[in-house]
Amino acid sequence: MPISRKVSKARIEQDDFYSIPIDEFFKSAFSVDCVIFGYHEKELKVLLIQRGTDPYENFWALPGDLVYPFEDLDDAAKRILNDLTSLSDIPMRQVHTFGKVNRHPLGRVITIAYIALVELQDITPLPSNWAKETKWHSLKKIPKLAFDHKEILNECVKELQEKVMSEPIWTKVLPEKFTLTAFQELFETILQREFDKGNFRKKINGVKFLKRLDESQKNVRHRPSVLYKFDSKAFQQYKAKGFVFDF
Amino acid sequence: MPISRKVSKARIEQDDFYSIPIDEFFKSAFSVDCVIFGYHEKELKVLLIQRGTDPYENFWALPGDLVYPFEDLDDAAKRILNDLTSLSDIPMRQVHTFGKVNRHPLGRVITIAYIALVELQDITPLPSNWAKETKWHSLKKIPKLAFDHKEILNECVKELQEKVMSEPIWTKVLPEKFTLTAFQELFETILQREFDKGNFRKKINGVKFLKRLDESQKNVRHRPSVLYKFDSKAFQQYKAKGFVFDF
DNA sequence: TCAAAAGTGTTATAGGTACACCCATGT
DNA sequence: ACATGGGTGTACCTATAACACTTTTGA
Repeated sequence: MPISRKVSKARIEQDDFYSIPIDEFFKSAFSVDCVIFGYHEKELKVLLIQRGTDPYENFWALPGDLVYPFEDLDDAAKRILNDLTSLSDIPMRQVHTFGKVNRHPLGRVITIAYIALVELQDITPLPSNWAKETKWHSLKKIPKLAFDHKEILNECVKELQEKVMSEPIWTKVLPEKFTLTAFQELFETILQREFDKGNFRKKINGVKFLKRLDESQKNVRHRPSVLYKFDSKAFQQYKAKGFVFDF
Repeated sequence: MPISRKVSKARIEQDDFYSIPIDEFFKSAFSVDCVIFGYHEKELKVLLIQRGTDPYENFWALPGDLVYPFEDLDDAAKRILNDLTSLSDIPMRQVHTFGKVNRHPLGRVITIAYIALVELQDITPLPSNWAKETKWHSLKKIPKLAFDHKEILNECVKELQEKVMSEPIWTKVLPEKFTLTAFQELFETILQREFDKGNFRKKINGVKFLKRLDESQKNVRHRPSVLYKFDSKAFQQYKAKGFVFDF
């Protein structure tokens, strides 16, 4: 869809905006920064890139990019994820927009932060055109980050902890058929607390969108665990009523 | 702080960005739209303006404006609130950023939505340079709105309902000394449900940041109600522990 | 038969729900 | 004395936490 920029500016100029020429308003850019959390066996990590260009050359940073003029914000987030991981079916969730005037040394750039949660093991991070290196970092050992990315990361960790209680953001991290122990460990890792096995299972059994299957683990050297699967249709009804886990 | 635009563009151009000239990225603008909720005696309203210029001339819309090149997002939200209501000490909370490519007919403009909650009675909405008229609208009778403002409003209502449980966003809506009945009615109105008086009070009394005073209502034709006040210092400790009301 | 993890059952306590009832004031 | 809302108490029931115990498998 072509934008008639001339018409637009002529019209908006009528408003005058305290005498700042309208052109000054149309010199900004926006970027999307992605906080991609990777989970595998009780370990939670985040994907960082090492910047290959100024500003902040060689600093570690969140993967992000300017949004194309014809690109929706959500699409930009998906593109960045896909560039780095080749994953394309992961829902990304918008968290917050950071817009301090001086946050970017090269101009007025506000950035919209997104989060995603993926299975660490499935992914070999790809090099990208803006990154020297791409690497998983434990959340306990985060290096100094470029821009205001430390602040963004902190916000996003909080948001991950909240979202995991109310949205099935965790489905891409577990196999289609999973054990309740794996499910419990996932929540314990993200929320940084422990649950009593028995009480945790009681709660799960009260929730209809986690369906017990007639199938068990095989070749384990202990009593095989019954497998469960996520029923997204059943979940919709829960969501409509404002469901949140109450662990 | 002056920005060296020339340097910035020269540098970023090295990255090439799939051969789209960097200038194209710096032709966007962003706006802030404010959803100002007004509460008074069991009534929840929202402040809308009637647009005085194209696009969407004469349509009702959320008050909003482009963000100045040297203005922080939060400050822009405060400015808009202040223009319309003369209020300046109301905290505004960022909710979500809306960025569909075609959402603004005159160019690429993404908008960041903010909410605030104010006492309806205190305010005579002021005319502003972008509004023909400014008026409180009941949430039950919202006219057709400009742009994607209906979607924004819906999101913000949900967010108001969530935020009121975890943040003292309601303090500006009650007098400094208030009755528990007034407090209960406020929550009932915002959350659209009713509470049992006795049980509601038991919960309040378990919460230390709502302090009972040695003072009562005067000149009421029924048993005078004891007054309470909000202790923001005590609240900080609750907040640090992730407090939310569990009504 | 042993180790390891799955899975179930029990009990004491806390907290929620739904009421009924009493209280203080102005008219 | 009565209307009006403020304020309290109780009894039932359900949810929760902490813990012990039983079960099933491979080695």
